[in-house]
Amino acid sequence: MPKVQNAPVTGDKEARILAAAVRVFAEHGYHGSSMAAVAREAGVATGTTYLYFDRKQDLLVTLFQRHLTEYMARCAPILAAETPGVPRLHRLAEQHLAFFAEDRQLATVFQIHLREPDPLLAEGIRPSVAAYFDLIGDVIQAGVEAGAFAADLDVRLARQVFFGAMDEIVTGWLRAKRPHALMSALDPVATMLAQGFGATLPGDPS
Amino acid sequence: MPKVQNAPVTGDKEARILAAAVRVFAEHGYHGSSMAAVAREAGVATGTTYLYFDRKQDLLVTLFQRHLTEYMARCAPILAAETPGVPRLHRLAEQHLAFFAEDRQLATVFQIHLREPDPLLAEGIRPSVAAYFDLIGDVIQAGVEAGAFAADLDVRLARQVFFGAMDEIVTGWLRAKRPHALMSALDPVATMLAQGFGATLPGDPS
DNA sequence: CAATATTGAATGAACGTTCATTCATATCTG
DNA sequence: CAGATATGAATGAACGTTCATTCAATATTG
Repeated sequence: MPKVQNAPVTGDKEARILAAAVRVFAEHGYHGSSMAAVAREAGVATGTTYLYFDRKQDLLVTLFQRHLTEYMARCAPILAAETPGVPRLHRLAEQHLAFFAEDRQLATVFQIHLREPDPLLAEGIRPSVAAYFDLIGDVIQAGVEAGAFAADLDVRLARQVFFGAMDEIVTGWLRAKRPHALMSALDPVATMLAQGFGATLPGDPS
Repeated sequence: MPKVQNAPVTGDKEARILAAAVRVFAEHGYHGSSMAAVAREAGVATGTTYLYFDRKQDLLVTLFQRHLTEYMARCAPILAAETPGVPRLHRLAEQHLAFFAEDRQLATVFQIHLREPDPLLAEGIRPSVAAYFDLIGDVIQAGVEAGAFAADLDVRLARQVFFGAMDEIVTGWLRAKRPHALMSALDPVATMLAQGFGATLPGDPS
């Protein structure tokens, strides 16, 4: 009676469901995606998703936390190895853009849903975002202390300008119908920001 | 093609409904707000909203278009009257911040929903946003042509940096629990951006 | 070793709620 | 009175979530 059947894809289901969620959310948005659609994309029954995630929101929050945590872990050593000031700022911008450039669907989900007003979502997402903001702040602060940026620079504001600029560049890249290379913005934007922060750039006689 | 407006020329009902929508959307978000809730807030029956707006989306789109159009109309002459370069850029930043500072709820709706993935919303909103981006681009371009900004400035990129920075500052202001004065960011951010665009600022010896 | 019992991951139909939209009816207005 | 305007209960579809059931794999027993 028990027939040797091919194992029904043993790979861990949780990862499959999360990956499916990225694809479905990216295409239809969070509110436009049903749990049934995510399950179907993952090749899993609707109810199975609830064995791994208690609520729909957990899908999005977990997704977000996993990827951002991994990104931050990857960033930290790279940044620390770089000279404070312009080089380190440039590296940070590079990491930011590269992260989104390497997965367009994930980028869509991040850009679309960072601002969801749902309190449960915001609650799960805020700490991760705050950690990234701290990282940015540290990079700028180090530049100030090294004398590479203006001594009276408002680090809080500079941090917002940095993130806002990068964020808008990524959003513009996603919006564009004729997709250009995201990384091509790196050098000009890093220069522009560094200059805005009061860096004296090479080739600037003084 | 989305039909966006539907207006029996009548008393102030339409305006009341739109104003109510701002309040309700600001508090619960677009998806978290029911038509019944908007109607109740407006002191109107559910069905009445459908005499003025064919779809729920039209509420958000109309809202957005009305306010942005009025904002742009207010901006244009003010900017034209200002010297190209740093002063005009400063004025633009001032207008941007002031617009949001004067209506926190409207700001919330704008910040939350600019990125809605819903195609019908995006379609209604995009042209207005594009017009504003053009305005920003014009201001920067004028600065370049007047020799106030770097001659080789990438105007497209500068535009994104400008908008992204302003946008993030407004978002941060909304996120903050201890609400500070939004306008206090004006001078430092305008200076920072102008410097980033290659402006030679007064007090800069060379 | 075979027969039987147990397990729990997986399933997907069903449930209950929410909500945009409609429409039959009522009220106003000129 | 007639046409326009307003009403809010009714409708029906969509969707998150639940749960009784299945069944392959594993453990137990004789």
